[in-house]
Amino acid sequence: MSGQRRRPATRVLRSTLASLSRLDPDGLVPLYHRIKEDLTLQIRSGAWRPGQEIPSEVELCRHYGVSRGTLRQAIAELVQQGLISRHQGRGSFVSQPKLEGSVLGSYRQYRKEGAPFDVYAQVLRCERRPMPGEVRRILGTAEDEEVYEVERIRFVQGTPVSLQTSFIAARLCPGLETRDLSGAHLYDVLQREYGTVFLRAEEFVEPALADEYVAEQLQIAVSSPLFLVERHSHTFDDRVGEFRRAHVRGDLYRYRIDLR
Amino acid sequence: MSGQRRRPATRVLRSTLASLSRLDPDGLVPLYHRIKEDLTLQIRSGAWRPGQEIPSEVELCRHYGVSRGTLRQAIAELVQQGLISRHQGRGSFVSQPKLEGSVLGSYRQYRKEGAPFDVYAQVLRCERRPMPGEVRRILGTAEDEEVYEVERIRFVQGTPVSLQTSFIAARLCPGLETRDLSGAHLYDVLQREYGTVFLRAEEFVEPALADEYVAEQLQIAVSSPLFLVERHSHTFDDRVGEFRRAHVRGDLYRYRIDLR
DNA sequence: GAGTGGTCTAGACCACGTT
DNA sequence: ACGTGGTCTAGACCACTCA
Repeated sequence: MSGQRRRPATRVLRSTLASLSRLDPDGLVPLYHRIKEDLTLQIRSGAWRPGQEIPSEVELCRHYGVSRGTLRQAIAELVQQGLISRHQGRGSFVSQPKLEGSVLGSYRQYRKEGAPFDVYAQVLRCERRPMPGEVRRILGTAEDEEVYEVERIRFVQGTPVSLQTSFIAARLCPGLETRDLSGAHLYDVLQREYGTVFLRAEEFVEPALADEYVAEQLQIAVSSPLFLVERHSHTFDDRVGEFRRAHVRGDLYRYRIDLR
Repeated sequence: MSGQRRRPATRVLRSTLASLSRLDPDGLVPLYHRIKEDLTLQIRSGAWRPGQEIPSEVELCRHYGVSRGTLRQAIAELVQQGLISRHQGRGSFVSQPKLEGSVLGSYRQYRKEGAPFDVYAQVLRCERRPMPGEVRRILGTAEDEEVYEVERIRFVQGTPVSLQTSFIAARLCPGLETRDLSGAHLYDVLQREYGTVFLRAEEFVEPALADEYVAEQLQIAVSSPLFLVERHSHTFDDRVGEFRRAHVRGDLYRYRIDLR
């Protein structure tokens, strides 16, 4: 049946969406804003998963009891924020966050339009261990909680481009050491194997020099210029689920930033 | 008279705004999009200057012969792009671009909430000269055109934080060598003295090491990690009017990037 | 053909800032 | 009091996708 692919979203809607009167029984907050908050909650809470279709505009209008213009204003801002994508004639969907894709603004070389990259990772380490104090401050979890520490070298077309160490809360990925982590993106494994999805991340970038270990792994000279990139990735509930530190070759990558 | 402050915008409107029928005599381009393009043109062409008030929504509706909803959709996207800012009860204004402000995402130190920074620049060089070939490729101007080359050290609270060399097309700032360039932002001088405004810029960032010269100027050790930041700043007509190369101390700054 | 999102209209009332 | 932008409605027609 064709209905089966569309109805689920509707059922989710009925059961978990708040009614507007309950959201803020006519305070000063604009309608469209309250709706936006409620829709955001559906996504952040995990009730609506990435890729899933959300109810149509008309359905949502009926549910909230607002006009289409108001509803579209709410949706528009979510689209703007990248949480939702719309397709004329098809429907609206929760966006698939692609954190990996936007790590670095542009490649200096290795840029072949249209040609799919040959990208993979060599796993140096993957072990479950108690959480280092430094990491605990960032992940902000219980004292006795454990993490997986994963160290990988990323290769693009045979060339090592970055050396990354990730700390991932063990509750998000029990048994990670038994999984194949040589794919391009750790996030793919976490989503496929555990349903763990990261919605957003903060990245902090600074320049650094290659020490002996990093230089050897990345096959560059000691003291070569590198990007040191630290990343905090947030799960549904906005907690930090992964802390990552990466050394990225400065001779191969550069950031592009557009200012207005 | 109070009218004098508001009318000019209207007069500009009448004289330079295109009529919709002339923009694209009903092709497939949505109305709001054509309006957006036309408004953008007013700003890019310099007819509407930064800070200036633009005609009210009702006036623009009358001019274009569209409903308020449609017009607001056009304006909304310009606000989103940062070209226009709106203020309830006051009006809508062409944004003041502040390229300097967003150079680096965040400070590692020197961050004192609310306290105004003590920021100034020491001018090492400011001379008019023929354009180097490398720069001509970027500025894309006539072969015999000249540039000003300005080299400055930026200080924040007495500490040197970056060493910058700017190449600015001489047509944009004749007599620049006689001006005081010790203020925080070159862009302020160019706007105040010549009415030259940069609307947007691209920045390319890579990690680098301090050579002897840079190390001495920035009072750091040779081979300290630096950001090397190249910037192309675009004027009204979207031509590149300034090419800048800056070395920024990596121990004081880092970029913050938000990913979704 | 039925359902989706995309565009557009013509009204209304409100919140805010200026005069 | 007046003019600005902010919110909201109830309709209409269109472009696109999919069955």
